Amino acid sequence: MEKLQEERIRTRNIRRILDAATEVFARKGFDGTRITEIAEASGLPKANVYYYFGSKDDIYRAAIARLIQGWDEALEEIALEKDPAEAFTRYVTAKLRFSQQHPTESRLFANEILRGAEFLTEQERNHIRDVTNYRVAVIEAWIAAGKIVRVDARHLLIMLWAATQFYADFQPVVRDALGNRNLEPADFDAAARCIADTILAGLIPRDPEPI
Amino acid sequence: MEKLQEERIRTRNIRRILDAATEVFARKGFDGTRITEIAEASGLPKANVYYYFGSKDDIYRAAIARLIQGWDEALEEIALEKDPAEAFTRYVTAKLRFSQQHPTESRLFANEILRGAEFLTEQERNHIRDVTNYRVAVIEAWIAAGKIVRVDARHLLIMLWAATQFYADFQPVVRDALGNRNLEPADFDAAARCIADTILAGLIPRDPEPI
DNA sequence: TCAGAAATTGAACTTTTCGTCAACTTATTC
DNA sequence: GAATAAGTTGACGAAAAGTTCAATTTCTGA
Repeated sequence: MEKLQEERIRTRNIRRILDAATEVFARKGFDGTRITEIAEASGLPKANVYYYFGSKDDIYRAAIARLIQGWDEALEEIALEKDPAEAFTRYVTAKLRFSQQHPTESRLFANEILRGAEFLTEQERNHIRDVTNYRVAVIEAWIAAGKIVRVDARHLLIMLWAATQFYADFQPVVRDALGNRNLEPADFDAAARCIADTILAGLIPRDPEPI
Repeated sequence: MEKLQEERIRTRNIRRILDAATEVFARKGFDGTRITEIAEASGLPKANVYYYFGSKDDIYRAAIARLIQGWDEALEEIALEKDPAEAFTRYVTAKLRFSQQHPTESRLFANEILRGAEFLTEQERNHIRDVTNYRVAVIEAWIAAGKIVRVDARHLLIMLWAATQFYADFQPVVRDALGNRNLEPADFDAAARCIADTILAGLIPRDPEPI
């Protein structure tokens, strides 16, 4: 078997399996997921899934690893060494766009955290920490420079993350809160505006302190 | 069997089972939960659990129903017909306190939403909607009265809910973001202050518009 | 104290599902 | 085009977990 072709079949099937697995794991959780369902969703017979992955755990781990990778790439476009107002706006907008375009991955991640993040490797968690620490440093530099008001940088980041994550993970609640209809791109725009405007208004120093 | 005593045994055992079930469901999700584990956690043999509940579904439904009830009671202490600043601060503080004291219930709810809220009854969802609508009306009244700046009330509520919910449901992430230690009450205080201060600063009108 | 209701429980039954395997087909290399 | 490697797949075994049952004990009202 020629290398390239071999890789093509392998790669394609593994991708199919992980796509299907991500969707099912996100919807039903680890224990709720049946290998049969992954197999059906990927268009392969169950035994073929086991040809590529040794166990359900293996599939799950691989899906999580791929998720982190994609997540990261999506967030890399956000450079925080800019004007705070623009940076926060872009951050919120990008995160909501990711939530909108990849709700499945986002929910899979949420599921994994609810499980206690048991399957995240030390490396993956370190990576998340590093990304956070970098942003904390940036925010604290902004505070030191007087560009934004004094604020707990870590809790601020958590607040931003939470506000954006919510739209992907808790769609049934969001739908109900907005009036029981499907979420449109306009809703994500409105959310981005509301979050960015409200938080920014609180962060930008107001020189003449009123009352 | 005397009525009161009978009720006492029933009530006590049902409570034991639901307490245990809530804990296990929250930690492992619906499909990850084993009846045996609920039985062990509640100190009753498995067959006895089935004496009180017909099926796993029944136990889950009952746990969710009880959760909504408790949730509501916790939120009722928050009367929004007050000064906006005080109301929002109290809301955030109360919600974080609830997250802190009942992380299990909170995670169970999150789990249920991630599953697509399939087990929430129409009645329960209507109730959530009503509560939201009431608050939306209050916020819009405040806007009309010029007490806070113009803002999308529904997205504002979602943002508040999201920010507070996050601390209960995503503790592993919060821990990592705060520096890999267990969460202390002081962390919840800091979170409450950060959320309330930042959002309030953005909501309270500044009379002389700077720049 | 006794009859009947409520509660308890070990053991078995049934279904589901993970994972395996051996036979078979397709692809690749020489 | 033969040999070997890669990929496919239906059927099955073993284990796990939900649910039932019948026998027994405890409780309650009269």
